[in-house]
Amino acid sequence: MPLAEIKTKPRWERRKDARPQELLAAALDLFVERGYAATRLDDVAARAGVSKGTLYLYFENKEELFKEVVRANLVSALAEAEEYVSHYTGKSRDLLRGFILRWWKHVGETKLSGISKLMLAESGNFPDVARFYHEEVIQRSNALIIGLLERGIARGEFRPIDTVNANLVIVAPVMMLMMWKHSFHSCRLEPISAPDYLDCFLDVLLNGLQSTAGSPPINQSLN
Amino acid sequence: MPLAEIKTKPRWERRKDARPQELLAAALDLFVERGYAATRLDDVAARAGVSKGTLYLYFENKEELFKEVVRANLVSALAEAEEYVSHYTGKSRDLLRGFILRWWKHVGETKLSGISKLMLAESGNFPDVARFYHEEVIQRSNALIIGLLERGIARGEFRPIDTVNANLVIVAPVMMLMMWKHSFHSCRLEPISAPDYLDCFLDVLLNGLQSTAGSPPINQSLN
DNA sequence: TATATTACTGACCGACCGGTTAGTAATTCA
DNA sequence: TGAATTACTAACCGGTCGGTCAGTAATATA
Repeated sequence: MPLAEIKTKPRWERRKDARPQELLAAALDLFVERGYAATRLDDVAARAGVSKGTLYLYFENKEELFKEVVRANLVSALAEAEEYVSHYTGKSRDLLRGFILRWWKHVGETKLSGISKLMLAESGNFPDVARFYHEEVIQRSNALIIGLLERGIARGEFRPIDTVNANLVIVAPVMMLMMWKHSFHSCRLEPISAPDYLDCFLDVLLNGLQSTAGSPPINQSLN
Repeated sequence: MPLAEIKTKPRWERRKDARPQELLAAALDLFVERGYAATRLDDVAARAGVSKGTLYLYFENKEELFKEVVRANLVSALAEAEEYVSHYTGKSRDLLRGFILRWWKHVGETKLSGISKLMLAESGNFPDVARFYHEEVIQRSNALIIGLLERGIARGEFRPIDTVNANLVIVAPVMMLMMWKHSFHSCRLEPISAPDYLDCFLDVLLNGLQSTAGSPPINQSLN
């Protein structure tokens, strides 16, 4: 047994090409599970089947590793979304619905939602990472949704609402659902049904947005 | 100068009664600024003007300190909110609006919003704290809002919507606003105007909820 | 098969932080 | 005013983790 193994199995292999991908995959898993600060590079390396020293051969430091994870996953997904929206020709109502459901399918219900949650949670403690994420992800997705709302207003399908604030109103419930998925799983909660929740949200939202609906915009101040 | 000071100023004072309050205040500040894990008890003690050892005279450990902060601030605020809602006699529309604006005023725009953000962000890494917070804060506030929606439906003021999901739809934008306040302040963003945002949200929400509005609830699945 | 190259290991460093405790000095009280 | 009490300090401990590097073993080359 040991004899045979010694012949066939070296203690480790040289796999220069495969390592980075495997390390990125392991890093994504652990960042999502534990957050940025609480993820130990020893563990990332171990999950990828190498030692910590190897990780430092391929990535400069923890921050660069994280940025690569974001680039390889979220930034590329965002590019696809931009493609989808810019080529859509139907009703704005359906475009908005389609956009949100696709967003949920590609990010929300996958591990990637954990990255969004992580950034919202920890950006305050890591200003450099925050700036990177804000520029590469948040600004681009905001522009996308605002453009979508403007399209609806221009075509007379949506009421002439404040698009910057409405953007946040739209983003919030989806973000909330993502956060929830990753926040209180230690308590034994029956998980929220994403389809039901999104239906409920879209129902309220599209009723509230559509230009044929009852009352004009309310403008009551906070005092 | 040194002579006089030596006479009048002891190196430290015994102030058994005042310490706990001062430590709680310092802890609240730092938990909000840095989050749970990143807050060092050395710093909490220093901000309260004592040494770390003193902190341990009044609080068992970090977790108990945090729980006391939550009890002294959020749990008490929640009790007031329950009082407000249970005594309200007017229209459900105004009650919901009033509740959200009060929530923003007493929690959202104060430091306390930082605690909500912190829990959403870090509960995954601290299951015991998560359970405590879920039982003492989240469950109670959920019950409050769901009750409020049921009141509106029972009185024919709101459409018969799914109250559990609608609760989340309502909570999400306020939580979002709280998170935003504490998340990307390292980037130079013009801060969101809370009154404008809440108006925009309430506008969409109340239009979407009211029973006189156009279309019936949509029920389209995710596939 | 001998030599050169390099992907990879694992022990180590130093800073950090929650929690402990021996000792000190402010206060109390007889 | 002197002794007893105790609120408070500061040095310390053990475990953790990002990052480093001298050495080793798998592969390439000839």
